[in-house]
Amino acid sequence: MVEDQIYVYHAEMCKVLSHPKRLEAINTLRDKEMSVGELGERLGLAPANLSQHLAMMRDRHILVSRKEGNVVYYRIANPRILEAFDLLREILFEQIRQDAALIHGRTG
Amino acid sequence: MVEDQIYVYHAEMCKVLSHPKRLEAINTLRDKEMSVGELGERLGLAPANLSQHLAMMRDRHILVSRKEGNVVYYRIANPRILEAFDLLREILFEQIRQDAALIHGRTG
DNA sequence: TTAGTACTTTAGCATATTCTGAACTACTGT
DNA sequence: ACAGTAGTTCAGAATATGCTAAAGTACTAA
Repeated sequence: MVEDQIYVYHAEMCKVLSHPKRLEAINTLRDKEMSVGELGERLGLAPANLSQHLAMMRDRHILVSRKEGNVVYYRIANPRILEAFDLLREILFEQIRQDAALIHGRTG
Repeated sequence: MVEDQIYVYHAEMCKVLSHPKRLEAINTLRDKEMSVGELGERLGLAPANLSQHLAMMRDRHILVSRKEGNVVYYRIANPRILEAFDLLREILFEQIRQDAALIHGRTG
């Protein structure tokens, strides 16, 4: 089925978003581009490792890159990805609040 | 940092959403509960395998279950998950349309 | 209590993901 | 041309994930 293929594609996108450092990279690039070097310092990742994460996100059209001299800058390709990022984070916070309320004996 | 822990939690949630059959299960349970047996037929999954996927989603509070006799029914725990599901799918369709337009030489 | 149904759990294998260090490419400045 | 910097790619080892078959649990019905 063609429908199956959509689930596969959807799942692949979620897989890209399923690593804490990739999420942190997306959030860091929210409103500005940044060089690989600076991003590496902020995220505390080795160049090789970060480069792999970035390539993965570029392949999925989550990020785009631009080269200037021998510095490569990455930025968000589609700002709507940030909507998805923010929505899921909001749902998460809501759940954490509810779990905390349960632990502390509140009824919500 | 506490901030790091949020990325880890966010990533774990995305990881749960990063399997086509789990996404299909969520979409199938969109507006109704369903027994494990019926869900298994619809998704074409072996009972043991489906049970593992369902347990994973229940652990993350994406689904909740209810037992009646020896039949177990699952349903969506938090309908907001469907908002996230639908938003990402919409972004995906948009990207697919853009990619297709590129291939067919349109400028969009 | 015995047999059957519905589902879950466990164990183990196959595959995929992540990270590291080393080699490589592309560019800069001398 | 040479050395240095920025980033990428490759090879591998460690770990995680997904699936299957088999065993286990909980309930139903005879």
